[in-house]
Amino acid sequence: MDTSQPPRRVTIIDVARHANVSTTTVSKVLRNAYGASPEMRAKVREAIAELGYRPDAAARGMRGQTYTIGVMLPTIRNPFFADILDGLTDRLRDTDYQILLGTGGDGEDTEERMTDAMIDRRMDGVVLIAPVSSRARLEQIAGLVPTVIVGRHGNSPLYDVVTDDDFVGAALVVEHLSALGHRRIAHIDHSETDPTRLLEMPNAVRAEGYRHAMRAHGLADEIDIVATSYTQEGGYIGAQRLLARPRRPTAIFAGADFVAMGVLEALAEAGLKVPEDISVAGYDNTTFAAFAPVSLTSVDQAGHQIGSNAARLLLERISHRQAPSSQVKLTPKLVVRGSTGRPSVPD
Amino acid sequence: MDTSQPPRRVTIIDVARHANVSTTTVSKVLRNAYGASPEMRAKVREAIAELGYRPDAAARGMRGQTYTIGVMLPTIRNPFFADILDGLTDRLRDTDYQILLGTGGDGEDTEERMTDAMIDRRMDGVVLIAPVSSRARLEQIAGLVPTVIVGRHGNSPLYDVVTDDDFVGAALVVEHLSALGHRRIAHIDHSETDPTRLLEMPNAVRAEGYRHAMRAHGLADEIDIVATSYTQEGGYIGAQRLLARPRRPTAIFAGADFVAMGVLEALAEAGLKVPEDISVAGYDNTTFAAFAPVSLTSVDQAGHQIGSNAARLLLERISHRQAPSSQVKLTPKLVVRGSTGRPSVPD
DNA sequence: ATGAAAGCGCTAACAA
DNA sequence: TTGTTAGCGCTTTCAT
Repeated sequence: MDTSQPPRRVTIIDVARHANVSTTTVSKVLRNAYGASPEMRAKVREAIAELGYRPDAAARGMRGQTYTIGVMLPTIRNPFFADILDGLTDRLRDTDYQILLGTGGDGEDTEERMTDAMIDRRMDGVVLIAPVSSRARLEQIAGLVPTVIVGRHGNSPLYDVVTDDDFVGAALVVEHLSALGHRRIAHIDHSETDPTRLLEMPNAVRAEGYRHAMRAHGLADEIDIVATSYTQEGGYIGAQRLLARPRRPTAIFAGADFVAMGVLEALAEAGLKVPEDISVAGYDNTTFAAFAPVSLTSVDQAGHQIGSNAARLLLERISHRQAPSSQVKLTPKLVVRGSTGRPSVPD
Repeated sequence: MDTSQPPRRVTIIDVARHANVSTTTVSKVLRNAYGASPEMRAKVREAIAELGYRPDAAARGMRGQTYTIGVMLPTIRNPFFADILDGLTDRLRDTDYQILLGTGGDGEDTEERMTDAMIDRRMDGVVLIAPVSSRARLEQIAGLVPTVIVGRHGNSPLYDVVTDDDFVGAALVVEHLSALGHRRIAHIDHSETDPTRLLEMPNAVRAEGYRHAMRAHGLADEIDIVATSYTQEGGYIGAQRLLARPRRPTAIFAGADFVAMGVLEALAEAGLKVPEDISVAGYDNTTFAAFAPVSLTSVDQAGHQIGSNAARLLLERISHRQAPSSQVKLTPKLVVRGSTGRPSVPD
């Protein structure tokens, strides 16, 4: 028979007793709140250290804050999200807030489960990265907990938004390719039909930026978008379709580095050389793009800055729930590498 | 002046009133606990649905469980961890448990902050992936919360362990390269000095497996380990050092696909062709290894299985805290791809 | 099978 | 400035 009791955790009462003060005083010290003399603070801190006390975040949450920030991302597979997370982490490192991550998958239902879970756990704020949920749902969440939306366009008075200018980013790619002499520049997009998402999701904005830039460069007739999905497989399939065109493109602009991976795979399979036979560009400037043997021209979104801005906005919103919402839009820049070059057969 | 109140959340009391039952009964229904008639259950469920009630996880945690599982991983940058996470997620999907992730970084201090945070939030259980903390610390954690350690060798009566046989995995690589005719097979390891970790960390076990296999194949004199770090940069630097050897290796076995990325980068820079001039093998069989233009021979650890086993063990431990601890060791398999071939200059 | 009441560890309102 | 006390929303005794 096992009689070993799981040792009871040290509570605020133990600390108060040990320091000969009230729990209120201990609580004030914990929160750096007003109303405790320096001597009291010292005594309490000593007791805390001696007893190895740690406040119970769940219990704190019952009355005050949980000191927990929830970050939802679609998947941990995309290394670009790691950059954003680093930015968030760096900005929150010296605060009392703790970041916990949750994956939202790519459906409204799985996102709902995750965001509900964060709310149920009384998180003090949430950062939602590229969420696919409806506007209404996002506003519902924002009504319940301070919320910052990252990587999804469209404003709301209820939440703050941090985006990178996807419209401009796509234009940068088209401009670059056009300057190299390309005319038949195709684009691989993530298939989307929902009207709100068609306006707000980054992929849709990139596609729109592509269209606009093509027209601006007198290439309206060459606009060629294949809508598959923002995955490696989507890129693979998309490239295969493009290669089957009677007049096949001389350059492929994939909506994400991930997608470009699939494109490169398909091209390798077809025996085509990059960039000699065909140019390829991606988006996100992930480590994969920078990897020398790949050397993918890509659009850099400064994920770290996106993250630190999101953290800043969230902290502001937590302290001023009713403040007007703000939108931060960052400017992307093109990173030219070896995967793009002049078209072999001039058009 | 903003008079809009944040709408009070529906509580168990509201549900009880709405259904004309006691809160106790509602609680029983929530937990599928014994002691509520079918009619009661139906009534309560109806009230829950009508009011859109969701139990407050933080409050539940005060007395019972939080239905939260914490998963700590060193970084979200390594795609291999995503496989493990998928395994965990799949196994927990149909339970009431919710997974929240935390990054532990690569230091004992940052891991401590993260694990403390999970404990403070009263998580029902934690899965620690490749933790670097001391044995004592791991056992301390396990004493406070049901714990499963993944990817770190060494048993403890206090926690369960899931590993893949790194010793065998390393041997598979050496065998393969040796069979191809290689003799000068070098290995890039993560530098480690702590004696416990030297026994328990996967990289150390892989290095040991490499040494053992080299000796077993009569290549004791060719054992050549460069200790840098398990990062892309570590691979890059390690490869540069190996290339500077008077008799340089004909094959490099990198301790992780990530490391192999750096190796390939260095080789490309040095103008060496893979596998014609030099063979390269990795570990983890990530999507990167499978990527056709890279086509990296690698060791598959079946991350999904690792994850689902970890979830299973954790659920068992949560329901039987005092049960003897168990260790699951999975067997790796080699995936041969284009990055390994016969040495050009026979030894 | 059902319900009343205590209490988990903390913070906020109030008193001294 | 300091302490006392009443909850936060649940689950868990313990009656009935």
